[in-house]
Amino acid sequence: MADINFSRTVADPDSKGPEATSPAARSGEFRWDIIELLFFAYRDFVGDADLELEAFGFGRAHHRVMHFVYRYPGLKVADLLDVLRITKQSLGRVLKQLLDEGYIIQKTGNNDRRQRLLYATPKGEALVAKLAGLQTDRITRALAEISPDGVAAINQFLRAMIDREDPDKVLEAIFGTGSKKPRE
Amino acid sequence: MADINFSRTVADPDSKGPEATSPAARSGEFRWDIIELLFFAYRDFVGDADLELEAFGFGRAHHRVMHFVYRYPGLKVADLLDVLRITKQSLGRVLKQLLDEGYIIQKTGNNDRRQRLLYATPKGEALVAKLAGLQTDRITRALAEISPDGVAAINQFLRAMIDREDPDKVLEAIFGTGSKKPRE
DNA sequence: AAATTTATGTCAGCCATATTGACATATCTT
DNA sequence: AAGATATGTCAATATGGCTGACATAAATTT
Repeated sequence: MADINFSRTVADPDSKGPEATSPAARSGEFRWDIIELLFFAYRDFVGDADLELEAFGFGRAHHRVMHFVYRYPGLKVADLLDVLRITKQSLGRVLKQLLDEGYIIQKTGNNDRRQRLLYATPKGEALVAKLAGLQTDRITRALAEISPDGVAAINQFLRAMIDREDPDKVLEAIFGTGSKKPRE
Repeated sequence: MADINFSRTVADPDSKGPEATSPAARSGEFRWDIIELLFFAYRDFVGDADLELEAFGFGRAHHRVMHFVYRYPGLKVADLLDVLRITKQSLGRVLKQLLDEGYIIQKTGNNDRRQRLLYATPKGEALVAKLAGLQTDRITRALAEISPDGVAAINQFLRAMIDREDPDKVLEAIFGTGSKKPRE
């Protein structure tokens, strides 16, 4: 496997003593292998979409918005803010572009007329599908040689890497902790 | 497992016909589950370090530079540019800060005196260790319930997600394709 | 009915991180 | 000596974050 994973003793960053350090830092054992694999895997994973997005004059932010609006139709602006962890002002700029260019439409909420529920237009759906296609191809290739048990382990690992306290609406849907259904 | 993973037919983004679409887009089958898990897992994974970095007045860019300089001592500026996929100018600003504040030192290359080989100082090593500790803790927690075979599958998956054509110096070390050793 | 809270939008300005292009210097290679 | 390479730096620009303040409409509470 050629794992690059060895320990090395280093000084405490703040000279505050060991109480400020994590279990790993105290033991001197780090998962350099996974840390670096995650960096490179994510870099290349989002790189696929980045290339395509240039042709549309969009950036990563547009992709993230389009993705979640398509996947969770009727998402509120506030939900999107929770998921993306950005401010209203940052989202506003990107969302306005997507609305103006016809990738997303807003509908006034039925119960609460203050809400602007977000939906992807066919044009928006097509963009999401194109980008998700590229990413799915990479995932499919990566999973091709892995057993069903292995795929289950990968799923379990990725889920366990996610913070569970204070989950947003989308995470509740993914983890099935609430009663929300993801679509339809 | 509560996987949210279903297909749905969408229009072609560019109306260019099916030849422009990926296998996944043509089949209408997407790995929404993995796509979203990767998004959230990476968001929370880097979030750990982001919080710490604020206290140092640094950003994500500083972390990436520190990490690779520490892990691959004697890295050249050009190597770092390949790994981080940013421009010399962007790197320059961040690197200058890290040099000025004593997290990194430069040594002139022995064979080629044009080169500035980069090394982490003890102060720099301590910062890297602190951040890697947080991330290692998360990884350790996530791997805790997973069998050795499962961990191997996770490793294999992450490696397979990475582009192998035109690997940079660090990737050669990780994959062992060249004769380079990662440290010392 | 009035007051308060909530959901959203917007304005002005700031910061970090990225970009391109041009150019300078030192050093190595031919 | 000429050319290529490794690095550094200047100027200008773009994107995508941020904070704080404020406005509107609609829902909720008092």
